[in-house]
Amino acid sequence: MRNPASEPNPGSESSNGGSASELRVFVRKKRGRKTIETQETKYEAEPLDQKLRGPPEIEEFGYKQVNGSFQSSEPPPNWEKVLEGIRKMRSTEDAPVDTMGCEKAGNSLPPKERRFAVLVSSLLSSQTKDNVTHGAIQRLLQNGLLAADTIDKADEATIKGLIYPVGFYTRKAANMKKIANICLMKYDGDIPSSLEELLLLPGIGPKMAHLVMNVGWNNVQGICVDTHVHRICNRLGWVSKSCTKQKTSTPEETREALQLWLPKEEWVPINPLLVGFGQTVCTPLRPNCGMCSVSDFCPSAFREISRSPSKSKRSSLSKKL
DNA sequence: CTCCGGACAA
DNA sequence: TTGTCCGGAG
Repeated sequence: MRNPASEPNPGSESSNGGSASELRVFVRKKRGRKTIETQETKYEAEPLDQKLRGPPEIEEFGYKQVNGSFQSSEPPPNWEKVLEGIRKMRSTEDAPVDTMGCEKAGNSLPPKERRFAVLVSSLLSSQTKDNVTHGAIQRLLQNGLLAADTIDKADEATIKGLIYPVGFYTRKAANMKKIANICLMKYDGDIPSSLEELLLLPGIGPKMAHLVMNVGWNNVQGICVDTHVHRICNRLGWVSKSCTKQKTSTPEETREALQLWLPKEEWVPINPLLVGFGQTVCTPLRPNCGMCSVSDFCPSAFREISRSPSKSKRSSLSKKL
């Protein structure tokens, strides 16, 4: 039943420190046309046949097929210790994090307006420092341009001016107009309530779509994976492409792999935790393994890979031109 | 100068 | 898979 390749699990005797009867159950639910895969943690062992006799739309599986290859659904050894260690580091460190800067945006607004503010905040916040995003949101709010109907009517240049200097403000201004129009036409000024529909909005990709589901709808459909989560999970050996040890190559692959074993109650907190950790300790370039309290558990610790020199050569060359 | 970063087109 | 968009920080 279990993936045989993942069966050897050295040092797993204490991997579930505490509840000995904990059982992780993977279920595939059908909702209308969609199939949603979720992971549920049971704290009391339950006969499997009882589960199988449940609603016919729920089926159990111990492994999942992704891109034609089997991925392990076994949690990596010591993941709880690692997570706890990172939490401790984060409680003393101070990172500029604040990934949920968008949740502040208009949390005094009525639900529909608040959700729209969350969507716009998410759009603006990508590749943008939080205080810059916040300023842009404030200016939009002051000008009454934080709702679908008003943005739809507003001039794109006006929006562009208000959101400056948010990163990629030109494209984002255009996307805001399109999004506002779509929300007005199709959703009565509200935002889409499903992941699939959010992904259809221009400028909204997987990372922001999950963020909006989490914060806007309080509906956790998946883990919000950004480059920090992607990088750190790979360094820790928490995710892999198949039963091989290959790193995942995209944040989406990381999300799929991580969701196979990470308990759902960690799906939301993992993002701010790892983002902060990634900004202070586990940085993309020259990670500070010396001050990392979980380096003993990290297969990548003290193994910095130097940047390819070709890039800097090319840069200094282009400087001459 | 170099680095950082989601979405998306090529 | 790579480059592009766009600023700001270091």
